[in-house]
Amino acid sequence: MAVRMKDIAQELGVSVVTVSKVLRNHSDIGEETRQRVLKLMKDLNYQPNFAARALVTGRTYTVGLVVPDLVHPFFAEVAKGLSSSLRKRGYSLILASSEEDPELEAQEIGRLLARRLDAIVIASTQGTAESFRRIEEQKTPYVLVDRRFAGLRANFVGVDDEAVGELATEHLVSVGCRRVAHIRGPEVSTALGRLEGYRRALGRHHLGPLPNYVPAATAGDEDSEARGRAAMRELLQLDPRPDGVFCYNDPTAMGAMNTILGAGLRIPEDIAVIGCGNVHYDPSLRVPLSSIDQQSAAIGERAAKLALSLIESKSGRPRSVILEPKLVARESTNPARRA
Amino acid sequence: MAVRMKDIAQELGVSVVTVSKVLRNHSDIGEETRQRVLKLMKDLNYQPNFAARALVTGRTYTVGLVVPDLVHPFFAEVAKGLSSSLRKRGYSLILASSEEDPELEAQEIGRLLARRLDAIVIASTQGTAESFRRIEEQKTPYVLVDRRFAGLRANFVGVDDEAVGELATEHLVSVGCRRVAHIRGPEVSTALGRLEGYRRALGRHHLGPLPNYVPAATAGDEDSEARGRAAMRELLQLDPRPDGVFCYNDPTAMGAMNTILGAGLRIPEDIAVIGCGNVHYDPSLRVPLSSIDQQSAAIGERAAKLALSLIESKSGRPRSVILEPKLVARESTNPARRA
DNA sequence: TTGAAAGCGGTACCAA
DNA sequence: TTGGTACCGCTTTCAA
Repeated sequence: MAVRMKDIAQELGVSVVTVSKVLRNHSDIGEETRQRVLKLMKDLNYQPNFAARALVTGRTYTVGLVVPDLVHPFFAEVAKGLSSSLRKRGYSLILASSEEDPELEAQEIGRLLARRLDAIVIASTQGTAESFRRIEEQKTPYVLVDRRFAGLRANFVGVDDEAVGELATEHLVSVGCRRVAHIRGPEVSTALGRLEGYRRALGRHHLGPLPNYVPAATAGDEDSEARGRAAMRELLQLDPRPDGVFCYNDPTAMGAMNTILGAGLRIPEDIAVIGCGNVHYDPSLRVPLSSIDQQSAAIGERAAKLALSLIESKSGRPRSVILEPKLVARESTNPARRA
Repeated sequence: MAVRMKDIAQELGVSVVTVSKVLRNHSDIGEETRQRVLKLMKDLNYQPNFAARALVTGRTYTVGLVVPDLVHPFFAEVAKGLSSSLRKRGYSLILASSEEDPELEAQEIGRLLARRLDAIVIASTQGTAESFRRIEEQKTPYVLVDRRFAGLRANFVGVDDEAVGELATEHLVSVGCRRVAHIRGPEVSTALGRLEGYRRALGRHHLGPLPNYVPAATAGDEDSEARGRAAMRELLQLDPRPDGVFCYNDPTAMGAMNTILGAGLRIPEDIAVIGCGNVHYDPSLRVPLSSIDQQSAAIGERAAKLALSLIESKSGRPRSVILEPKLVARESTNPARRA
């Protein structure tokens, strides 16, 4: 059906080897032969067979990406950045979604491993580092993004989460908040880092710790927005009530905002709110949301770069690329409307 | 490195063929042999080599998806639905983004074709049906989602766009709007269908057509939100000013809403707004946005189903799966606040 | 500069 | 029920 090297070789009266060499522009081919082969390849629209090539070279020119949830804008942006960087280098991206389920994630990783991808990028929803041991056994290079694991010396690309927490908390304090609450995320490195940053910033200003100002994380991974609503309801019971809230991420902040407004309170006059992620619809929310930019696209690009370098040279110890978060202030923390 | 059939065969003193047959549970294998082989496969954690298998069977167990923009929630949801349906059937998903660029889209399709995927799903940003001819030449089954093409008899999964336009417009009329404008999308089937539905509904109520109530589409594919802002500014110049706006999609509606509110007008009191897409953050927007649900997840699932059926039996004429849109009313068209 | 032969890891066919 | 052999399309090695 499809055009093969053999067809080109026969047509031209040369050998398959010659054609193959032209394709990968080997030096030892006569200029005239090379031109004839190239021309016929064009004319016949020859496409090399990836499977055949992969079988002999062991390289698939494919990178896998496992994310907890594609619809979450953060992961969508990472995927976009990754895909566009890989494309430029001739690689394709296989996408797998773990749907926030560690079991499923392990399965998907197994499947990608079976496909002998050249590298795998993972935003893990895993509790332990177990499944990564399996990847290491297979010697497939992998890069963790966003979330990392204690005791696992792996390649990593992400933002400095403690800096996120500090930046957000500092900002709330700087616009006049004195009772800053935090709606934390689940037991993963990102959430823990942001919590730590929050505590540190609060301590620096002698404004904490405050009892009950960090509602406990829920076990079941309910969706972030629902989580934000529920946690905010708890916070509104407190006396004195918080006058600022730093939310684990933007969906959580959306939930918290809806609860605050639903209770008849004003943002930022009564309670200032800041999230994390700086998703593109933040400016259009009921109150335009201040947020910490996580550099999601950059994370994707850097992850691609790192993955490619691992593919080229399987050497060296694990590297970490830590990006600096950036504050993006909007109405939800506008100091002019506070005071 | 990795365990091969040969290793298993040697270890057990059987032939490679026997092992292969066990793997695909062929009937003609002795029960005892089968068990021994299976056990060793487990113990050695044998993973078949996809490339080798693909080379001989011609099947890659991989489906491609080409979208204009992964970050757009609609496409993210389609991708999610598609990926989860495919996974259940043992297929993987290769993702390519065209970044709204027809040229890039054609390139990406070419690349997927070169990889000999079993099927390709495309949300096209193409102006013409040209690149699909190429796919047809290669006999790779493909499914169009969301957008379709005049004169191209292809498999398609999407929503009934004229129904979208009618539903949205009818709703605006039903909440009391009498001067209904439409911010249209680019020259693609979805936008044209919605426009047609809008006109038809308006005609039915003898409320249109209204001169200048449908600002011309822009050529350059600026981002939807900017487009919404710009078009809305035009509409606000009109006298009489519209009292309802149906926007091509939700990002456009976000832009339009921001312009309306920025001009000191109220939604829905002065102008009611409805979008299309029913993206998950609609309820949290500055004014919770009424929208037409496009069934994005269902589109992904149905596309997967259709693609798989095409793979199984390459026969039959193209099929179209047309889903019915659903109205989701929120504050931006709340009749109680109009009147 | 060119090409013959071997082999990558499987599957299909047919004979034993 | 089992396995020998050929072959999928390409790359690698080495000799011509």
